[in-house]
Amino acid sequence: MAEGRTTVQMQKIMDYLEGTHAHPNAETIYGAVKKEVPSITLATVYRNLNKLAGQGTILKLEVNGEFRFDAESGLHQHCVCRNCGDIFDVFQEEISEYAMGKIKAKNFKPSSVTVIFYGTCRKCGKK
Amino acid sequence: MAEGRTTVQMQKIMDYLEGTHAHPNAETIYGAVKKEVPSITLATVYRNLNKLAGQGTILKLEVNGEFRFDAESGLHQHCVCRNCGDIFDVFQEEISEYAMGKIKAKNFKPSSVTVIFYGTCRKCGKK
DNA sequence: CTGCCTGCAAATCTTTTGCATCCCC
DNA sequence: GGGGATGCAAAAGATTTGCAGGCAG
Repeated sequence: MAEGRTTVQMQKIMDYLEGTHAHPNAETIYGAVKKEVPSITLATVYRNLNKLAGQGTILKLEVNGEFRFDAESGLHQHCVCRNCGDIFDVFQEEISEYAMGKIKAKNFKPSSVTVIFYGTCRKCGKK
Repeated sequence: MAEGRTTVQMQKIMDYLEGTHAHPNAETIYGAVKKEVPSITLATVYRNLNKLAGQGTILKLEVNGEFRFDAESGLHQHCVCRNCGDIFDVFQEEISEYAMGKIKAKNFKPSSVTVIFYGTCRKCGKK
């Protein structure tokens, strides 16, 4: 899975990410993993997240001024609530595929697409 | 165009943004506008950019850990070079329209889409 | 053993905010 | 004149980095 050395820290970070769909930020991941590996630091969390993202093992999103991480690395899209900031996954490959198939930009060779829908989630919509 | 008071600062910021397609960040805009309004500060640049983005007059993008701004507020898509970070506009409404038409997410009411293609720009591709 | 990884602390960078002053309407 | 906008400085966040010691292979 991951290149380089196998460490408890990275293992626990992956475990946590694979068990959530909340697209947590580094701070949240840190808080969760710290319960199992009390000695871990935020710096280590960042280093591991960046390594994993660099390998393509996890996704690194950029929303509301911070990075969010997602263990779901397959082709999918995201919905971001403008009110509470929550992020939801959407699995409709055809959307990304259509975009990749249609795009024609001279002077640019696309290799992947990111599709993010902004709107209101149910919880916020009914307030 | 913009609500609120008319100030030279905001005017120059808009002028600069309308004259470029480079999707500059706040620092770059600051450097450019400072040549015409030497007294301006980065804080004012940020305040104006955020106001303009809030009104929908300009676009606020999030790329490579920083915000980038775009005076082109119409429906369009972006291409980001993974190598040099440059951003290019693409005008293919059908891509965004297709996405908005297809997406079905329960518990979420989408109101807009952001489509970003990642890849390699010509300049970096031929290195 | 040897080098990668960690913990800790400090440094960076970007963006925001409090406050007094200024100036547009 | 009154309130929004600015300039300045400091604060606040988020992420990165230098370094010395620790542990996996």
